[in-house]
Order: sequence, then structure tokens, then C-alpha cells
Amino acid sequence: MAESMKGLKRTHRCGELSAANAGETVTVMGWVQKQRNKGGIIFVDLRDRAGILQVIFEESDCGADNFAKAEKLRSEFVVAVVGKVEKRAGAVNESLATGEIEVRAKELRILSEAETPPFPIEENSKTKEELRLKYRYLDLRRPDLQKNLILRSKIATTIRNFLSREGFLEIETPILNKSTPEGARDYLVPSRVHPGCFYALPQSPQIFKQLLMCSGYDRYFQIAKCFRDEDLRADRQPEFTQVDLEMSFVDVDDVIDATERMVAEVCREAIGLEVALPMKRMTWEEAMNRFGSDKPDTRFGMELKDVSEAVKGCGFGVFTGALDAGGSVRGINVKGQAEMPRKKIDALVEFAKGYGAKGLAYLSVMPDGSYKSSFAKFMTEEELKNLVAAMEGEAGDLLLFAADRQKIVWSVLGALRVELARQLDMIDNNRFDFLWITHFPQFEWSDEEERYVAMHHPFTMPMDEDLEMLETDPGKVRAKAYDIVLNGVELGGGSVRIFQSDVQERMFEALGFTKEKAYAQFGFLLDAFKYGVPPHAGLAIGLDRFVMLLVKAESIREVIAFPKVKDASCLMSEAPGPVDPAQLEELCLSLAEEEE
RNA sequence: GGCCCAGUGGCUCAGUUGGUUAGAGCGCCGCCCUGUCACGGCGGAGGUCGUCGGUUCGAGUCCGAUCUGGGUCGCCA
Repeated sequence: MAESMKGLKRTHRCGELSAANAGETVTVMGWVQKQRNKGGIIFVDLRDRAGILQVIFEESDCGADNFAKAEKLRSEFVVAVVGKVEKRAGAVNESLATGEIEVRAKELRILSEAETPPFPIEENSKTKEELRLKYRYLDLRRPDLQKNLILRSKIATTIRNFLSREGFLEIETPILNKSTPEGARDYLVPSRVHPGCFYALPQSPQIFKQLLMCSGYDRYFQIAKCFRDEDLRADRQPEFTQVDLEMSFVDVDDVIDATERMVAEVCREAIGLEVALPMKRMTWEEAMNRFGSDKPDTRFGMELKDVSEAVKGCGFGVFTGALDAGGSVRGINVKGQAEMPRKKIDALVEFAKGYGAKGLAYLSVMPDGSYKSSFAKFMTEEELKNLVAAMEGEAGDLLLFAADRQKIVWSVLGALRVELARQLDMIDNNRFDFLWITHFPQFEWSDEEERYVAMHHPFTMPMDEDLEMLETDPGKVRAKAYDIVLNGVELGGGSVRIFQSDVQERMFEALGFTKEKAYAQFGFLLDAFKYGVPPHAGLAIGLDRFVMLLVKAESIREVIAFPKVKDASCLMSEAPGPVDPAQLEELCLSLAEEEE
């Protein structure tokens, strides 16, 4: 039977008490973590978001009624306890922050009874995620998730404080927007008032923040919910949070400078990490050539080497064929792994195929200097020697090669490098390597659409010196775009925006937009640019990912209160769900028959 | 959409080349216990082995399909 808390007021959280409170009478409220009944004495571990506190019940202190209630306590009951803080008469519990003290109960109220939870509420849960997500409200009681969400809140506060100190204004932008098919798939919301018309949820506040610059707000930020209807990953949710910012009268370095100082402050406040500023920078081209990735993990080496020159004209058709087709041959040197078993190498070949490789060539430089290789028979001793030299191969090394189109070679070896580093435990988990990637290509060729598409977005300013190639050689144009990378994860990115309408028009043309189509989609932005627009630039940081990396979580779901699962549904609320036919009718929607 | 992994009491797992009545730890329920904190002691309940179908004298185990969850490729301007 639930009791009232009338007349009681909580004085402390459980975990906030310490030896300094000894002698005080306190009122604590929380959940029963554990009851240990010794017969004439009952110990109760009481839990709230601040920690765990031992409460001790003896009939001589609390009276027969309260003692009888204490005997009834079970896990997850919610109780209020009035009692006196004492230094423990028994042994101190070293593993508990409040282990020196206990509260000797005078009064106990059972505010809420509880059924036995479907899984234990404890740190380092081994429970299947499926069950945890179904009962997320219980999962969120666990100390690790509470720690994550408390830290996330602190990080948001740090960001707000920093940006407001730097003169940024926090301004909200709409959630119901016009759909722009460019980019990720939109979540659509039907309009009741305009039958057949739809809003789209924002993928980012991009256009609005640029308009705010046009309107003179100078420096804007928002901790913005964004939505993308694409498949999920360990670090990707359909709705996520971005620290979105935009600045006027600035260029690349200004945005990078403000961002890295903000990131450094967050690291300091959140986990006591000092980040050396300025952060390292690398061009996109260098990142691809050295790491095969535009978000390289620089916590370990094993860099890619281009051996195209060394294998030119060699006897191995796979290599020369790739070169003839305009591709390249590159390799990584897996130090000391020459004797990796064939089975493991085969698994790596399969792994590489997952990234589009047709195969993976390997060459082991055995300890005695001989070669064991999948392709040695096609090459002369001399050619092999040159190749090993080009890879700086020494006795004991395993050399892995990919030969294909640039894009595939990069992605295969880039992924392989990370995979091997994991398998071989080469990554220092305590390192936080920040890195800026700059000089991104402006365009990416889309085979599917048979046109160039914007790598970042269509409002990204080309590098000044590449502007003239917009029409003549768009594939070579580089953009004033930048990404911030942490430990091989893309934390965020941004760009300097085009603010001249003639450049913007050339950009749309290069992207294959007609003037009509561009106006239909972005007319209000183009119009706004006619009335005086400051040069501006900005960036967005993925808050969920940032928190995930700072707490070293395996998945973004560990830092989001109510995440969705792989098929974008919510196991707890069972969203999305069907709606009442009347609702559909009101929206003038009808559902197509299921197709076979 | 493709590929890979997992599914056995409430939770986490074991279960041999297919063989009798499917086990353990924790949790749960009852009784006992005045210094426990992974409390302890005694007793007890609890499982159509994700689902459907097949092979077989016999399936938790083999085969097929399917569902659920996870990872990943595609996708994510």
C-alpha cells in the first residue's frame, strides 16, 4: 500500500551524503537497490541518480511498525527514510562512494511498491538490448545510462555557455519544413489544411541558419533535432541532435577556431581531457592517400602506400589491369604478421570483398627472407623485390594489396586497416585524436543519377583558385568544406557558403539544376541573397556521437534516452503504428494495396 | 535490398557424434538469522528450447522458411 510523503521533504540525494554530514538528521528518497535482512537488523541499499546509500533499520531506533515495513521491502520499491547519518559501526565499504557512512532510520514510508523488474537494475548490464529497450524506463535507472545522460546534459550546458560567451545567439528554426529531395530521404508529415501537400522534418537547419545570417544575426547556434529517413547504424539514428552554428563575416579558419575551442572546453569540462590546440589538419587528398578514408583514425599507423609505380609493367595481370583501367595498386604493411594463418587471411579477403574488392593480394615476407604470396608466381624476383621495397617490407611483415578503381582501393584498404588494428589490438583506447579534414572535393560523380552531386551541399563555396574550373573540370574543384574527425569517427562538418548569386547559379548549373528547379526548391534563399548577404560559414557537430566517444560507448543508443532500433521503430512505444482511418480521411490520404 | 552473428526458466549461460526425466549461477517465493554490503543457512516454484514446416524410430541438436534483435555493405547532399 502506497503511503503519502506528506510532511516530508527530501534534504539530500543518497549519493550526496558523506562523513561531513555525520550527526545530521536527513530525509532521503529513492529506490530500494537491495534489502539484506539479518533478522534483528535490516540493511537497505537506497539508490537515486546520485548514488547508493546504506540505510540501517533496528527496531529500537524506528519502532515496530517501521521495522515491519522494512521487512517487506523488495527491489525497486520507492521509499522515504528519515534518519541520522552516522559513521559506520561495522566495516567501511570501500567500493561505495558513501561507504564510510550509513543512515540509521527513524521513519520509513513506502511511497510505491514494485513488481520484480524483468531484468536486474545494475551497472554493466549483460541483458539483451532488445529487452532493455522494451523497458527503457527501467534501463534508464541503471547507473551507467544515468551517468551518460547526466554527462550529456553537462556537455550541452558547456556548449551553451561557451557559445553565448562567444556572442552566439540561440535561435530555434522550424521543424515543419518544405521537402528538398537533394540529400538524405526526408521524413514527411501530411498537411491537413493542404490536401496532397507535405511538410518535411529538417535534415538540418541549413537554409534557415543561412537566412538568419542574411537577417543580421551574425552568430547563431542551436542544439537542433534533425531527422533523416535512412538505415540505422551503431552510430546513426533516424533522429539525432546537432550542435548547429553559423557565423557571418568569416572564413574557414574562423569557424575551425571557434569550433575547436568549443570542443576543447567540452572535453575539459566533461572528462578532464586537455586537447592541444590548434588541432591537426589534413587535406582530403592526403587523408585518402594515407588512410583510405576521409575520417581517418590516426591513433595507429599502418598507412596505405601507393605501389602503382613499382608494379607498372609487372607480370601480374590483376595489378597491370587495374592500372590500365586508370586505377591504382596500393598496399598496407601489417607489421610482424607474416605468419598469419591462411584461414585468417582468407577471412580478410572476404572482408575486402564486402567493400567492393574483387580480391586481395597478399605477400608474406617470411622470417628467413623468402616470400609466401598469392601472386609471386606471376612476378620476377626483381619485381617482387621492388614491390617489397616500395612497401618498406621487412622479414616478418604481411603485405596486403588492393588493385582497382581509386575509390574502391581507398575504401577497401581504409576499412581493412581499421579492422586489422582492432584484431591486433593496435588502438590505444585512451587516446583522443582530433583532426580536421579540409579541401574536400566539391562534387562527387553519381553513377545512378549520371551527374555530379554536391559532396557537402549545393551552397558550399568552392576554393577561390578552383572557381574557374566549375564549368571546365568540375571533378577537380575543391570546396571550402571541412570535417572534424575524432578517433576515426566523423564528429561534424561544415563549409563556407556561397553568398554571391552568380556563383550560386553556376553551382546549380554544374549540379544539373535548371533555373526553374533551383527556384522551385530554394527560391526564398536565392531571393534573400538579392537583398544584401554577408559572407558566412558554419558547421554542425553530432552531439550524440560526441557524447558517445567521450564516454567510450559502443553505440549511440547508450547516450540517447529513448533510441530507436534498426528498423527505426521504438520497442517501448511501438512507434510507428497504424492510424485510425478517420485520421487518414482527414488528411485526404489513402493507403495503396499491399503489392505482392 | 545483400551478407554475417544471436535467440534454451524472470536474467545470464551450458547442453557431447541426434538418444531416456533439458542443467547451472543469479533472481523469485517461504522459513531462520543483530553488522551485512556478491550477506548466510534450509526448503520450494518456475522451461511447448523464438515460430512454422521437414528429415528421422527419435530433434534443443540436422535441413528449409520465417520472426525478433545486433553488426555491416548499399544508403546517409
